[in-house]
Amino acid sequence: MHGAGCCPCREPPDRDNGASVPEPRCPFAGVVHVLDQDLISGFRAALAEAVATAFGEADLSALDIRLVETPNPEVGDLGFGCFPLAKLLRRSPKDIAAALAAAIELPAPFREARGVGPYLNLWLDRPAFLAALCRDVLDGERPYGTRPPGELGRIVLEFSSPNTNKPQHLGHIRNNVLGMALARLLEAAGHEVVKVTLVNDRGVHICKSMLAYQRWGDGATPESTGTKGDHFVGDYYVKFCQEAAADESLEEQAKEMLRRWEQGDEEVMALWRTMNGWVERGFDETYRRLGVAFDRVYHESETYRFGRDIALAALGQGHCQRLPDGAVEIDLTADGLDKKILLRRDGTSVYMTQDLGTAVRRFEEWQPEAMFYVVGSEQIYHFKVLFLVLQRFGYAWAEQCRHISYGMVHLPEGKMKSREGKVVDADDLMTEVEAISGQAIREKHPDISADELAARQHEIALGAIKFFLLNVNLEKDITFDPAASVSFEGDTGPYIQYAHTRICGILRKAGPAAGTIASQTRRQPLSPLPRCNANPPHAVPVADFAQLGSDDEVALGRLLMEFPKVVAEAARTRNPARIAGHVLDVARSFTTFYHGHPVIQAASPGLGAARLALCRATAAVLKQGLALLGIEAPEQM
RNA sequence: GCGCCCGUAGCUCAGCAGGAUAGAGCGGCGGUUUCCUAAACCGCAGGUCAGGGGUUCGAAUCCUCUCGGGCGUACCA
Repeated sequence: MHGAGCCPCREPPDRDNGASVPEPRCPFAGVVHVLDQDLISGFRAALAEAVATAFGEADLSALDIRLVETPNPEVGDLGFGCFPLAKLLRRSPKDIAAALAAAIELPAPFREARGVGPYLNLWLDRPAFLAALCRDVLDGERPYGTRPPGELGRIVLEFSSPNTNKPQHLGHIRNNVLGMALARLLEAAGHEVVKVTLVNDRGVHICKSMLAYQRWGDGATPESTGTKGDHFVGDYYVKFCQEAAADESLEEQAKEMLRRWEQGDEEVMALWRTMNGWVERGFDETYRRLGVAFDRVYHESETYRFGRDIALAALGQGHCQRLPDGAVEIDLTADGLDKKILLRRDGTSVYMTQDLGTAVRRFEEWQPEAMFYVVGSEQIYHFKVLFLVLQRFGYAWAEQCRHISYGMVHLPEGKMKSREGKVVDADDLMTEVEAISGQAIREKHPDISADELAARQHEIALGAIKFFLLNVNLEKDITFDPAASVSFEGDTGPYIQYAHTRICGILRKAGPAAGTIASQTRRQPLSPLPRCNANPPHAVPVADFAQLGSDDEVALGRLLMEFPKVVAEAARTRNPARIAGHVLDVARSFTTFYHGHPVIQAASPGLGAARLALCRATAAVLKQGLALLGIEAPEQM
């Protein structure tokens, strides 16, 4: 029951126990030139004419036109609810839908419109629709669903920000995985993203590991004990906490060591450098396995002094007050927050101080359009204060800062507690899930090479772990379910990967050129029927989209069509779960199609070739969607 | 006390800039393999969307109150 300060940092102490800022520029401000948009603009024009014909002139420019999925294919392929028109035209939506159905003249690839209750439902020329879709996905100028890089502003994205006194656990994995996914997502939306982290490498918690090592380490090293550096150091942290429960003087000794550290005591500094080196090398290994990388690594040991200077300068400018005991405080009560200490009475820095320094340095270094912090929801208040203090200090860019908060990960039996070793260790989890996937692979491929097995089991295991964490909305806490997190069935990463491998299997069998789209058909939006054919080289059947158009194929096509919109929306709301859900829908829709419709053995070569194009388009979306989540799409499982 | 978040099927979660009978997965029950990998597919059962008020033609979705749960409210991080 030693107070809360056992491990101070970006990651909150191991205890016992915003949003109105202006958005950065809209990630999809420009026209997304894909089928989805073509359909809407085509429909909008036709709608305007039909309204004029049936009801006289009306201004529809403010109307947000959305074409929605119908409850079932019998009532149409897409639906338009006439509710917003009802107000404008002062008629019932039902009457409007009926009148418009009679008056509207739709462009390709629409085929027909009918009033179904308050909805104006649309039937597609399915072959034309699917052909145009495949062309968009397979023959676009850039990866489907992404915007040109650098089209939008630069964003500095902080995530991970570990303590160097212990190894990372499942909670850190959620942070790391979210950070990487957000980086990919923002990049896909056209931002330039600078991935940064802040290593919390100084403070009393670090000294605790050091003290324990000094007393009980006996000269051991990670090498001599064959222990990964971060685990090695973490063991001494746990040791300290155990011993401190019986010996109260240890806490005081840790504080004394911190004072010596701040004075630059050579012996302490040397030990600190050695032990931090061990930890960081251990982290590098974990990051490598997780697929995490940074463009710039900040260390708190470098930035905390800078924060102190900023606080003192602000004091000089009257932004804060010096208390009688010498501490420096800022009063935020006028803005509905509390008072906040920025420098302790002994002049040392607190958590807030170093974050001020880090933020200012970071902004000067990158001149970004926005700075995002991926940090757990328990620090919402901290960031509220941080941003407000920056603003008070005159940094106008403070309003471009955003805390991307997310819920905690806890165990079925409660919170994870590093001090008590009650954690799901990151490295252990990866190893365990890899073993499980490896076993499944060996059953299917007894003769697989060791290298191939290692690569595949890793991709699948990480797919399972990452998807498990990303398929939940940010704000929700996650209860770690050991069985569900290592499961490869149902709504999981491997389920999606599997769908992808099935397509790869078909494409392998069909040959390299099968299902590709000839480039001469590029982008003549909705040109009448599919001159869009499979690539000519020898003997590859020409895709005959005219034979395509089952309910399953259209349902799949509609999901593929929505992908760019989903990417933009996910980036705008900074919500990787949106991508996860959609990719899952695509995978499910594909497997349904796949089971009901033979591709290679299709009724005719032309139909088979058209289905191959659809398969290829699906694979592209699955792979791209998974990539945004930081998940690999293996070709075989 | 005050602030923020969460409360949807037995379990884990989608859906929430209001709109067509509330969707998945797991678990349960019943089917599918001479056919492109069954890590799959199909079907059945299962919900007064925590509860009360309100706004609206229409509310799981917006407002308000209540009840549960979590987090925060340090000269810890």
